Amino acid sequence: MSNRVRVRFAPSPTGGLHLGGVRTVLYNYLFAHHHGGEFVLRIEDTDQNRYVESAEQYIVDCLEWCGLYPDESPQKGGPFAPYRQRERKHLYYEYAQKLVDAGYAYYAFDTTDALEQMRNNLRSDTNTNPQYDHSTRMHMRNSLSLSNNEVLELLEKNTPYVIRIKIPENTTVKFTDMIRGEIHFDTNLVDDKVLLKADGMPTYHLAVVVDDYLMKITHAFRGEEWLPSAPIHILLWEYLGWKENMPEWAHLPLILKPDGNGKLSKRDGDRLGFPVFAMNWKDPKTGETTTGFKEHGFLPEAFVNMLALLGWNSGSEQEIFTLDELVEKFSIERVHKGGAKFDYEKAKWFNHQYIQHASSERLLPLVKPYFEKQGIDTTDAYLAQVIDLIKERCTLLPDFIQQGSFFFKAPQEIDLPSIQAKWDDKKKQFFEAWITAFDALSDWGHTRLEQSFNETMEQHELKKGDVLLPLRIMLVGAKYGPGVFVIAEMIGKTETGERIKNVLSKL
RNA sequence: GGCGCGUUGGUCAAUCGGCUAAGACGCCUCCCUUUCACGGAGGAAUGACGGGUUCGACUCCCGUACGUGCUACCA
Repeated sequence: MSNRVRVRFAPSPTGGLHLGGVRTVLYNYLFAHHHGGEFVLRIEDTDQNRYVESAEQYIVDCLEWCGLYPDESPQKGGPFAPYRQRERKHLYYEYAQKLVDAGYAYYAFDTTDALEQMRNNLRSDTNTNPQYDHSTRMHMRNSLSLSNNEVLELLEKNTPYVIRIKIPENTTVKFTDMIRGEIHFDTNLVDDKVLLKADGMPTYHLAVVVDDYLMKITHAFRGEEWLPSAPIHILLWEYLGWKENMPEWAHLPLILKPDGNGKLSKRDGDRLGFPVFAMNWKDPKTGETTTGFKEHGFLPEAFVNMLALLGWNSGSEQEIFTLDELVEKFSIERVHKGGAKFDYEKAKWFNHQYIQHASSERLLPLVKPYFEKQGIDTTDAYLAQVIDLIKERCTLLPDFIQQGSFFFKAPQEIDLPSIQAKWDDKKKQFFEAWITAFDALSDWGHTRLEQSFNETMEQHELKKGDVLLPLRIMLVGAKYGPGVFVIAEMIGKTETGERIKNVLSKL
């Protein structure tokens, strides 16, 4: 089938993978799978200066963590390989040349100094950003302003040059965006963007069009920040003679910072104390590490679910979706037009939901490393029981340590003041008596334990309100945790006795 | 500055001309639990502004304001 849906995520390997990037991946993935199509990962490594070696593998790792596997990629290969633009370098020149030959593009020999000079000369209050466009191009050194012989000579002398698109005058470029509807641009306001750089690499503008065409991409999703350059791409599709094959466009709304306005950046995360990248990213140049959602203790399914709802909704009241459900229900038309402020509290709520409803089997491998790091040695069976007991209290994975370490070792800190507030000899005698009483018990189940506790309590003419909380503090160290007799059952008779005696000695 | 895009509670958002404007997060109160949490019940809180069109406008149109994005041989 020739009209099979094909989409692509095309990041440039320059650093960590931003939340918004993951959402773009997600929408691509959902759209592709919804339509039974293919999802391609293409690496746009056309910028030699910003290229970061480890970034590509990092991106692949992030997608893997999220469970958003591409059908074709540099790693996996595919019918349109290679999927790295550096490895496709030889392809672009031909198309740039074709455009020049057809009069849709031209050589430009201007140095960066000349460019800057032009901008400085023309800059004014009413034109704060002079462009290389129809109004200025004839004053610059290019194959439009120079004679054929001059151009030939410059070329022969290997003068560095770029190829620029020649934007037509007095034309309106129109296209229909799947999210925003019809959008149009006046070409007089569009500049002659560089297509092929002096180093022979294409710019994004040329590469995205050539590769989308060559890779038979049918739908192109990208962030809203690309909207202003859309007319360049539309014109290129036209000039290259591929108009009928142009993908449908969808410009996704931005993800904004929670306070104030503006695009969410990694700086905002640092400043406000939440992750922005999917996974920890260590910049090989600066050695600086930026934390990720994974390492903060997010479950990938929660992360993905949260992202799906940031800019899209199903129209129903459902908020928790499996990936399969998202695939089934996703539609690009229901993507919001306006940007969404990122709300970390809501993100945590999603994670809490997923932890609460996850099985101990699912959680065990995720939680175990945290305990191992604490030097806690345990069995999977015991840890699994602990997980089931405390998971509803855990929002992020590290919370399991906070909520569960007393199951493995006596609390380091004990909230003595809370016991001492209403402490007397009568209660002390009760606890001593109860230790003796439960010591004789053969059944150490929590039901039997509670029964024994109640019996001793009545004998001492005490009420639950008098001794239940002190017992909890003795075992847990503070006022939190699951049922206190269940805790006693879990840690065992000896440990229970020791913890009580220990606290008794301190009162 | 120019151009593009956007604008429903603090945040995410439903609504495709009938609204007494859903739901969720967060916040507050209460119940459950003599802990914490979960769960349950309730509460405060919303259509930027001004004009049209219409019997009727949050919904359609036009302005204005505000926000945001772009304006590189970066993506």
